[in-house]
Amino acid sequence: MKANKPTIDEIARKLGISKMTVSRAINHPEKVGKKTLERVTQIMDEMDYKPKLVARVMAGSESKTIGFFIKPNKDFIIPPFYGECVKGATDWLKMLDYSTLIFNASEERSKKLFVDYVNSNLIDGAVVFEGSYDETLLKALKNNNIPAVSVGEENAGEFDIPTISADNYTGSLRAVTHLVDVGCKKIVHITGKGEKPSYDMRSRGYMEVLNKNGLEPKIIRTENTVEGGIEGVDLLLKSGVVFDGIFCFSDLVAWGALKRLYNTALKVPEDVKVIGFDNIPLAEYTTPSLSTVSQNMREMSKFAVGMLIQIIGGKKPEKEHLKFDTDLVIRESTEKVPERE
Amino acid sequence: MKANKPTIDEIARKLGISKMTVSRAINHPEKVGKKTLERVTQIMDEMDYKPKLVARVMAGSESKTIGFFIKPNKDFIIPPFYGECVKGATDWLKMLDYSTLIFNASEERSKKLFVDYVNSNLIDGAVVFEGSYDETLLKALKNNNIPAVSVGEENAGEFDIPTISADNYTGSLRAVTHLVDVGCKKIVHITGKGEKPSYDMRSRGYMEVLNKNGLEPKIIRTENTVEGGIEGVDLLLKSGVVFDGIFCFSDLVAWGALKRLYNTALKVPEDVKVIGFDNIPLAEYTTPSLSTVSQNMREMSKFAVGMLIQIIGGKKPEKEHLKFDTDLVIRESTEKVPERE
DNA sequence: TGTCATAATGTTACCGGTAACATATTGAGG
DNA sequence: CCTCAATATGTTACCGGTAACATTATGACA
Repeated sequence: MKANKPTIDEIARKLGISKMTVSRAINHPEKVGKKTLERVTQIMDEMDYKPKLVARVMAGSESKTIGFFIKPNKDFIIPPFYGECVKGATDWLKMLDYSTLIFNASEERSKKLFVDYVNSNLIDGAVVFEGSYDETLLKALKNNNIPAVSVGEENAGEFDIPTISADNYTGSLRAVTHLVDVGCKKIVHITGKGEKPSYDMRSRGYMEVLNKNGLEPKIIRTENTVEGGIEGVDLLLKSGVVFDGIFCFSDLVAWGALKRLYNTALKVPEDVKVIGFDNIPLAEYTTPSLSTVSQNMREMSKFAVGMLIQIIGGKKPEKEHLKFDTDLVIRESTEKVPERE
Repeated sequence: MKANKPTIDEIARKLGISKMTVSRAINHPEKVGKKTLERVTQIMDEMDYKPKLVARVMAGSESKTIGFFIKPNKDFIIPPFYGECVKGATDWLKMLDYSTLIFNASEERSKKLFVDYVNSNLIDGAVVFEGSYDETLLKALKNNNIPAVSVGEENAGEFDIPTISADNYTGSLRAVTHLVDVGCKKIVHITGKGEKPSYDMRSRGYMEVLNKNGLEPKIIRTENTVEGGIEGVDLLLKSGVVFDGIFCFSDLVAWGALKRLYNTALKVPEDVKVIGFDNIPLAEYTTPSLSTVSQNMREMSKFAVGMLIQIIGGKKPEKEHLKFDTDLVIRESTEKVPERE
């Protein structure tokens, strides 16, 4: 039943030549006689021969594969922000003739598999995303001398790997300034629990703008998920705080905020304006559609991947912490009032 | 700079024993003297030794890894439906001590990588999801005798691999009957372009209910994405067709439909009721929240994985095409009118 | 104390490729 | 027709583990 996979030896034997010639026909065809090359090619085809990757890698070949570490959240195996980054990176890696492989940063088994792969040279480097690094993981990367770059967070704490991120501070300046511009006087900020540079930076931008405009700040902390947004607005409503603008840490949170506001007397954007951060594809699909600060995930990850390839190649990259500029994207949730037909 | 990874030989040499004893200490500790075992364990720890996976696999060990093939769509690297399946499968595989690895069915490189992995015994089997199989892929699976099961589609066309899916026909009966029950008289069906058994089955259920109730059917075909839902309603509006209920092929499409309806005079659920299919996590978060037919992705994928492990173990599974029952989930889009505070 | 089953360890060969070096073949130019 | 460089092919060793078989150490019991 099981078709045994042919080996290079069988191919060689069938042709009455040495397996080295076959190997060369595959990897350095120019070093093989034209006639032999043809015969080899044909019989490899016939027998559906494929060299075993493991044998190749064991013999010292590069695997040309990059691993991505991503931490799922409650609703997404690959949260939209990372998804965009992966798309960008994959597209770029394809041009460099690299494959990509995604690992689940929340699963012990997956983490272990990754370390095994690296250890076996099945993976040449890693891209770890904002939120996906914990101590175990980064320690493993370090101990195994695995080239790695981080995307989405401004620094990687105690681990000195290069980081590529949006400029969160100026991004939040843009967002909150926009809210002020469209007339908000009581702006609330919903951000995440815990300690992340991005939480900190975006809060800082928020505080800055509010101070400059003599407005009273109010920060709510929930999970960075749709549910977190729902919960955030819920807390606001219950606390009786009056507000006419919400700056959410992420589009997911903003989505939750919109969702919760929908079932109240407060209309968006008439009574409350909501703005998010990231510009994930779904931001277009919320009701009303979501204004946000756009991170250029594609560009960021493209850059990150380029850097990673350089490190793998042995070069030290110059810039260790790179910040990309952001764009304000205005949609219905802060300005345009949808026209009802 | 580069810390060379220690090999089993180095460990053995350092202890003055044969590497076989070290290998045994790792894989069959009970066959090694207590004292030796301790010494080996300690020095492995000290030197941070990890056996190379490739060497192991080449020597014939199982890799205990399952590959998942998933076809991204425009908005999601892993569409929500598959995401839920992956979660369910991964949880279950974890118990069986298997790792999971996700491959992108739309990327040639990723497909090639998968085939290489299988060919090298780095992967023991595959779960291919509805929509992810194309000819190239399934041919590769077949040619390499890779155990595979399909999840989400009622049959895999010309390829005879076991399939696990929802019972699409009875599921759609439930959905459309519900629309009738809540008073809809002009029910439209938005489904996908092309030829998939699930398209067909759900359409059939739709026709069945409409015929039984003497209603006029109307089928619109667009992409199975949020955008497709938007486009579908757009077409309806432009064509001047009157409708008071929409049965969408998937929750994503239904989401798009809701989105498009939001900016019209037609209110959901007062004027138009909308129902989807799948019950992805996001269905709770649309505005209004989405009624749908729930597929039990967790159970389905758990079952699929069990079957796959059996096939890998050499057993032929009895049931080749298994259908799981569905549940109607009623939310705001078909019944409850949200209370405005 | 000698014997023999059992536990502990060692030896050999192999998994399937590739690099480095060695040898054989070809053919152009004298 | 011979020589020598270039081209084509072959040989050997190694990557880092594991299974199967071989050998040696241990110790319970007669």
